[in-house]
Amino acid sequence: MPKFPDSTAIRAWARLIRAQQLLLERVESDLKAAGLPPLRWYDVIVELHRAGRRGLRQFELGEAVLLSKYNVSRLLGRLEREGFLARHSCEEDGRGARVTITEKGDDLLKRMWSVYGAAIGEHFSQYLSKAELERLATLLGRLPGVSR
Amino acid sequence: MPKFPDSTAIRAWARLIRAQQLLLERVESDLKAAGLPPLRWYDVIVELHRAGRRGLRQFELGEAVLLSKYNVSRLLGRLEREGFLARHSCEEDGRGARVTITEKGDDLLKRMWSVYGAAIGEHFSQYLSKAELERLATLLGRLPGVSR
DNA sequence: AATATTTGGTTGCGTTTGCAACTATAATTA
DNA sequence: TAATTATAGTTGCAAACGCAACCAAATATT
Repeated sequence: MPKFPDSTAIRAWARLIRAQQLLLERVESDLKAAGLPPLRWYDVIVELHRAGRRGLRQFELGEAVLLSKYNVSRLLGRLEREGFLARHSCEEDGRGARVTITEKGDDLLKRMWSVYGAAIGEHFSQYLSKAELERLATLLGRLPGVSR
Repeated sequence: MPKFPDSTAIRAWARLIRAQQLLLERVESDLKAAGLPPLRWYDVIVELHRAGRRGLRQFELGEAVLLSKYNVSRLLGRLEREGFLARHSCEEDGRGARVTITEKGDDLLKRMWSVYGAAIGEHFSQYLSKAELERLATLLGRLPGVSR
């Protein structure tokens, strides 16, 4: 049974929450300033890009990006409407859909990454050395579900 | 000029984002399961509690919990409607409001902390030693705006 | 002092989110 | 094989959020 957090734990927790909130806000703001869609869109298309021609089932996508199925459903609707991905009905499972990235999606991926990557550098990684980044990643990897 | 993130930086970034998403989801879920309001409510009332009898101006609250002014305005509306805080018109600034916590708010604070604290222990701090928690807090504290 | 600018706070509107209910297919059990 | 249960995905509704426009008081400018 885990013990109730002491002041050290609370301090670490507070910083984790706050860091993430600040960072996301800054990165989203950079994307918006560049006329690009929100981070969530990037998460989805980068997964699809990695998945290649075979694409992904919607529920796999949902697990990968930590989104509930109804949110996946609607987010994909928007992305599809804009032409960044395609939904195919699935042969091996009559209920399911298979989702693949389009050329236009690949292009968006590139354009987003140039801004997103720069934002990570500017707001995050420039403040830590390589060794520190590695330590941070190791620490966070100890939490269940973080490293996949 | 910050350099574009290398694979080490990206890895640390990805884990930070993912950790926070997983943790918040789990904690929120615990709160909901206990019939309690969302974390944001806790953030607000804990700030008010700390502020004591004098309370806080709305914009101060907004800075403390990283919420835009219109979101503060409406969140406080909900909390006020439920009786967890009171808004007084401000003497030293005729535009402003001053917000203080109520008894009922203090009570909610206690009830939420018993669940919230336990959730931090269960989902987060039990996986790291005290030294590791300190290291994590130190690393995150290097990012601008995180330690206040 | 009159005017312009900034700041604190609220609100209307469109978009996004969460929940619960729903359809349809697949897998399980009898 | 018929009946049950579980899984994939969608959708209606209500609550929450982002944006831009707004009001009112304070501060700065002339």
